[in-house]
This record gives sequence, C-alpha cells and structure tokens, in this order.
Amino acid sequence: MAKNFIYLCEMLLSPSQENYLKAIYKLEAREGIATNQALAALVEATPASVTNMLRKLTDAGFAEYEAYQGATLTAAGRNEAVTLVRKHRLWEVFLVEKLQYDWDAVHALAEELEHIGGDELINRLDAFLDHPAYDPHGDPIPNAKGVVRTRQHAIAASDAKEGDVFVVCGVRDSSSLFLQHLDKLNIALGKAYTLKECLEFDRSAVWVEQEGALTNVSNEVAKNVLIQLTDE
Amino acid sequence: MAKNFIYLCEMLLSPSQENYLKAIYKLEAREGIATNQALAALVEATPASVTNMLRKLTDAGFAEYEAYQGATLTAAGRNEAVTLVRKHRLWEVFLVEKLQYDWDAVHALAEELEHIGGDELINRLDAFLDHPAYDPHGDPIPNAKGVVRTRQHAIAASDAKEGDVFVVCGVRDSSSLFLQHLDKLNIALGKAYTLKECLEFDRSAVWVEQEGALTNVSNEVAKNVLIQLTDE
DNA sequence: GCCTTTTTTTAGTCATGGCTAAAAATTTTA
DNA sequence: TAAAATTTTTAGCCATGACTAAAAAAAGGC
Repeated sequence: MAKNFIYLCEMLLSPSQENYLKAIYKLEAREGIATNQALAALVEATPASVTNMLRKLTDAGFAEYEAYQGATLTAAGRNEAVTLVRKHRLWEVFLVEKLQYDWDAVHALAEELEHIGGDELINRLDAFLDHPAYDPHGDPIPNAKGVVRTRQHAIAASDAKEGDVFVVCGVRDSSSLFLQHLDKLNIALGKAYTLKECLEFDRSAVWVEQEGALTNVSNEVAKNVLIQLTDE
Repeated sequence: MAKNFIYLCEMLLSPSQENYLKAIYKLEAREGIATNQALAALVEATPASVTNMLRKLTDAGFAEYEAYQGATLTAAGRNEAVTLVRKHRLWEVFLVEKLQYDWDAVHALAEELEHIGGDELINRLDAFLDHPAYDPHGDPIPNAKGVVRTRQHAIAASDAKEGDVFVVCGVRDSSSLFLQHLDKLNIALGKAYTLKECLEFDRSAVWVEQEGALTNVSNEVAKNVLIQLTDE
C-alpha cells in the first residue's frame, strides 16, 4: 500500500531542486556537459553544495551523476526542466504584454513565478496569452508537450555580410545591462535592417533602418544579437 | 555604516513568516486576539512551532507578543498583512477573470502567488485588472495604501426576514466544498432574490430568483452567505 | 612518469522552520 | 481553594540547503 503510494504520488521538487535541473539543462545545451563548477556558478552556490544536491537529484531519478564526470538529466529531469523553461518564458510574456514591464526587467520575477503551480495553471496562462511562440527576448517557448521548436535560420548579427537584409529575432545575452544598451541603440525584436557597412578597424558595423536611420553597432553587441536574413 | 544599512534595507520576510502575519491579522479581526492554538490551526503547525515563530516576528518588529497573552501585530506587521491580503485577492481576481478558473479553485494558487514580488508587481496587476474592489468571493481588496474598505450593509442571509429583497454579495466560508454547494444551488455573487418563506421547522428558507426559480436554502448555508438588502 | 594545478568530494557547521514529549503556567471545575 | 484540565513553553531532535576548510582525485606541464 505504501509502495503503491510512491507510484501514484508525483514527485515534488523544491524550488531549489528545480533551479538545479534548469541549470543542468542549460549547460547540457550550451557545453554538452554540466560540470560541477559551472553548475555552482549558475545556481550561485559553492561546488560542495552542488555535489550535495546532485546526489539528491540522482536518487530521486531526475539526473544521472557519476563522480568527476558531470551531470546529465534523465528523461524525467529533462521534462521538468523544459516545463520550467516554458513557465519562465510564458510568465515573461505575461509581464511584458499584460503588465507593461520593460523586457529588461522581467527575468527576476519570472524566476520566482516559474515555481508556482502545475500544468493546469501554466496551460491556462498559455491560452490566455494566445499560445505565444516566443518570449520577450525572442527565445522559443516549449509547448505543453515539452517540444521546443528551435529557432530556424537564426545567426549572430556579427556573421552578417555587407548588403544583407535581416530582422532582429533574439539575443544571446538577456542581462538588463545588455538589453538596456539595445534600447539605447534603438534595436528591438522584429525590426528590419540592412547592413550598410562593415568597418574593418574595430569590426563594428553600420545598420540602416527601413526609415533610413543609421545605427553603429559594435562587434561585441552584434555577437549577442540574433538575426534572420530576409530574401531581399 | 552598518547601522545605516539596517535602516535603509527593507526587512525581508520568508513565506512562512508572511503566513503567520496573515494568520494573526485574520484572528485579530475575527476574535480580537490571536491565541497560540488558534494560530497553530490556521498556519497548520504545532503550538510549539508557533511560539518559536512568534518570538522571531516580535524580534523583527512585526508582532507584539507576551507569553500566555496571545499575539498582536505592530503597525509594520499589519502593513505586511494587509499587503498580503491585497496580493492574494488580486491574484484570485486574475485567476478567475483572466484564466477562467472556477471561484472554488483559486485559493491554493493565490496562496502561492501572494508571496511573489513586491509593490511594483502587485500595483501593475491591480492596474491590469482595472482596480477591482472585490475578489471572486466578494471580499474587499485593500488599495495600494493599505486601506481596506469594509463592506457596507452586509448581513448574513440567515438574518433576512420574509419578504426581504436582497443581492448576494459575499461568503463567510470560502472552502471549495461550500462554494461548490452554492454552485449547485445556483447561488452566485451579484444575484438578486426575494425571501419568500422562512420554514420554522429547520430554519431553512425559500428564495425566489428574479426569473421565478425557487431555491431551498438551509440555515447552515444562509449563515455563510452575505447579502445586501435592496430598497424594494 | 612525477609534480603542480584544478576540480571534486568529504567532514563538520549553521540557520530555518518544522516536529515530539515533557514541564510549567494558567484556567476551570468542584 | 485545591485538584483537574487546558494551554503554552521548553528541550531536544530532524530535514533542507546552504557554507568553509581540508582531503582526495583528475588533468596538465615538463
């Protein structure tokens, strides 16, 4: 009877555990493997705390963990992580679209909100927001089944060539500092530009808006802006 | 310098601490004094845990607490508690109005959401919802300054007399069980009725809807339904 | 292949917020 | 007013999730 209970009762994760799963998920995507140290940096804890938590997540069946080999997610763990990403991004859409927050101010709040409630809440929020495909930073929102559609044809703006016509569709850096810098440059998601000129000296570039306004974009900025080339 | 920091840095409360403040607030309103035992029941903990927490809240300046005398809130504590009530009720409005939840299903979620974020978030939510005055259960929502407008002229339906015409404006019991029972009786906030007959035998009553439908309402139900008598 | 450096783990602590069981204080009853 | 019942507190314990400092393991340099 007690054994049955274990099977019937869905495993509950603490917010802290959820953050670790999300961190492993991000690192798997970024560098293939989640080292102890990288995890410590992401969750803002010490490596010792990470070891401790990884053991728990492994015991609970959400991660695979071999000493000195780094962590990977199990199917269950990946599922949790994707759901968290979904929740995070949907709340960001809500905060920007409905509560009129600036795109650079929503991360911390979404980080709190993503731990609330279960599938019911998030699916209702999704419907209320009209099933958005992207969050305010251009990142794709996993659907209710956990499928993440990867952004097609997106490249870093630093890889564009003179004469290219493109639309800004995402950012690599979602920090408030970077996003506010884009605001100052008048660069926003969905805007179209033509790359007028690449300057060899500092690898910066001159972008032309459709209305003719010129923007000088440093290579450091361009590396963190994602674009889609358009046909013409 | 360190001393200044204390003055400048707003005191942060844990979710658990916030729940205690809310509980004291409710008990103060309901019975004037918050006994240790009543608090234990409300926050679902043991009296020993309550003693423990009350000492912390007293040290932090949010409650006054004399051994064996029960707890009261300080101005700071009351302020926190009212803000929590405001957050709770605004989230309930959001869940019912925007996410189409049933009124009997929102309490637990609002209980989680009320601990998220600060004034900025809740004031934006308030504006988004168009500054609602009442939550889905008819309870008044404190404004941004912490002013709670008490419901005027509300009485228990069990105090109505034969021939009285009234509008349902609130409930005393927000449990899912009771609210679903009201659903079955077709009783909802804002609906108008005439009290056709009081039955002496079991103190139940017959209500007539404007469209003529009859509802038999037990005294137990009537005691938990709040109404406003209308002129005619 | 050994020595140094880096990474990870162990061991021991701490704060939070619970718990139980027993003791103490208060209130009620007779 | 004294005994009984209730309420509150104390004392000691537990789990979670952090931390530090030291030990151990792995990786790199030569």
